[in-house]
Amino acid sequence: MPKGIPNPAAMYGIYPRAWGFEVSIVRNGTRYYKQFGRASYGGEEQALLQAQNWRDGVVRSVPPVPRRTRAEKLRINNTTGVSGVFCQVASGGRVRAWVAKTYIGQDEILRTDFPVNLVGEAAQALAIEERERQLERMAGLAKLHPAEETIRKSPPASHSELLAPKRSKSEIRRSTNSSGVSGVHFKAPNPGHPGYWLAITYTAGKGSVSKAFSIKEHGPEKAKLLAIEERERQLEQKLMSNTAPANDPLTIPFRQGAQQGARQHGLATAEARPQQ
DNA sequence: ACACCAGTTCAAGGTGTACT
DNA sequence: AGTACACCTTGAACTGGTGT
Repeated sequence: MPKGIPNPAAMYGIYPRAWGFEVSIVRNGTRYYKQFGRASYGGEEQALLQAQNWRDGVVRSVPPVPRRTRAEKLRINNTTGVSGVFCQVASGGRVRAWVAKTYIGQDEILRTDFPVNLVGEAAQALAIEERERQLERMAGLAKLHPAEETIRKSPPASHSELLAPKRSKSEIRRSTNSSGVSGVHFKAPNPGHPGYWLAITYTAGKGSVSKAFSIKEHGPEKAKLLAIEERERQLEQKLMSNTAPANDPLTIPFRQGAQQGARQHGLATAEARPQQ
């Protein structure tokens, strides 16, 4: 979509990314921003659904400024100190008239002239009063996007049952993963070593548990299969340990220090910040 | 790869001003 | 009063850089 041309309603404020979708909405100089990765939400469809749901929430909770407020804001090229009020200068620098002008809509632009030769010194004050009256006819909120009002006035969608919960990091398989299963890796300590498959699961605050399956002992296919099964067991243990910590004698505690460089960041961290 | 951030470009809405 | 046009402001849409 070219710049300046609104997105279709469904994609208002939503921008496709290589890895999912971004939502970016600006209100009164504040940008509301959040990301929705395919990997974190289990696919393209879910990521988009979550993005739309979050966007709709922002649109409903942060309405645009009233048109009147926007019209009353002084611009840098204003010369009179009152927006919409200006004077017409005749040749020679003499003020011919004071004018109040207000844009109500494409088909309705209000304008009243107060010629100085008719109303005298009061022309400016009369123009300011007239501008005030004109502004009273300016109703509604600033128009931002064709879909904005529809979304804001629609009731919050109750399709929460359609929204998958965000996946934990342990459920996300990275593109660099060599096994096809997150948390399962092939390791070969040195060139002469036949290698082994390792199942490893990290739990925040508790470090990692891991178990190795030697290719020398099991063969390559079975070692990998056993590692995948072990990984599933580890994930079950992780879920259970949220309520009751369990110690599996078959697993070895992984040195937590080796993991401390791991970043604590997640997708879809929402925030609003002022734009410069 | 993902998360975060910020700059740029563009169109629309609106104002200011000049001219008739 | 009507018209026209230049210009400004705002925010959507787009883009790319940097950190983790």
